[in-house]
Amino acid sequence: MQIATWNVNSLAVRLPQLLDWLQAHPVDALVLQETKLTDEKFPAAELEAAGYHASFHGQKTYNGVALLTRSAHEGVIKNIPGFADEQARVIAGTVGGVRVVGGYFPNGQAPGSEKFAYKMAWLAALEAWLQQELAAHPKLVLLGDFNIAPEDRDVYDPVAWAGQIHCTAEERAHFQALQGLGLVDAFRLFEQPPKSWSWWDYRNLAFRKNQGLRIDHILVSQALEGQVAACTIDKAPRKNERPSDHAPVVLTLKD
DNA sequence: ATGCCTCCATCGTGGAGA
Repeated sequence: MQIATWNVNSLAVRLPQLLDWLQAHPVDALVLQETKLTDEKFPAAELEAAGYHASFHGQKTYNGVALLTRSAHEGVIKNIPGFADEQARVIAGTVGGVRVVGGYFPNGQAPGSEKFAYKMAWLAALEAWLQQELAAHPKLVLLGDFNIAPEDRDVYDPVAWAGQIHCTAEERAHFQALQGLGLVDAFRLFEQPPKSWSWWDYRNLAFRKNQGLRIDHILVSQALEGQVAACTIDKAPRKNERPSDHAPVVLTLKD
């Protein structure tokens, strides 16, 4: 079973690339972030023609998430129960006995800002909810654009980024709190190439210079850890014309 | 370096992203 995440930065723009990618990588489940589409504009028919069931939770201009699965999924939840949120950032569903929770974590803009406070409150609510989800669904995957670089080795220039957004002690403490729930960073279960990033700024030729951050993650529950066979970042779509600034991350589970 | 790119909303240009 393969489960993947991709921040597409506008599904309206990236749909052709998504369809190409799914044809080459027919993963069992894929969560999308930054679809930037209201639900009536979601390309459900095109994705169904490509062999995917889709659930989606979107809005105009910003945010927006989706869950695509080859077989039907059930138990869909949109956003964090009990956490009032105008922003469409979470979608969860169950497929093949695995609870899949996709998230577009808040950016946070800058430490001390209102958006940073929202990010902290959102993360606390996510953790409280996930504790219940894990109790109900021991086999759980949390994946998406976390907007957190968990360690200095996830940052191309940790000195320049020290204390900056994505790299603050507060954000990293929340990443550790998620690990404290029993979730494991699947990418780090394996030896990985140094300078492995999932996002490269559009500006400053960052991709060409491989100046990026690893902020898109796949965390697996303890009940699934033994089944993890691989976790890789697929840089290929970042080389497309008009690419997303993020690359997909793919988890492979043994049966 | 208040820069760089890309997208959205909108039709000239500002906000946001990370």
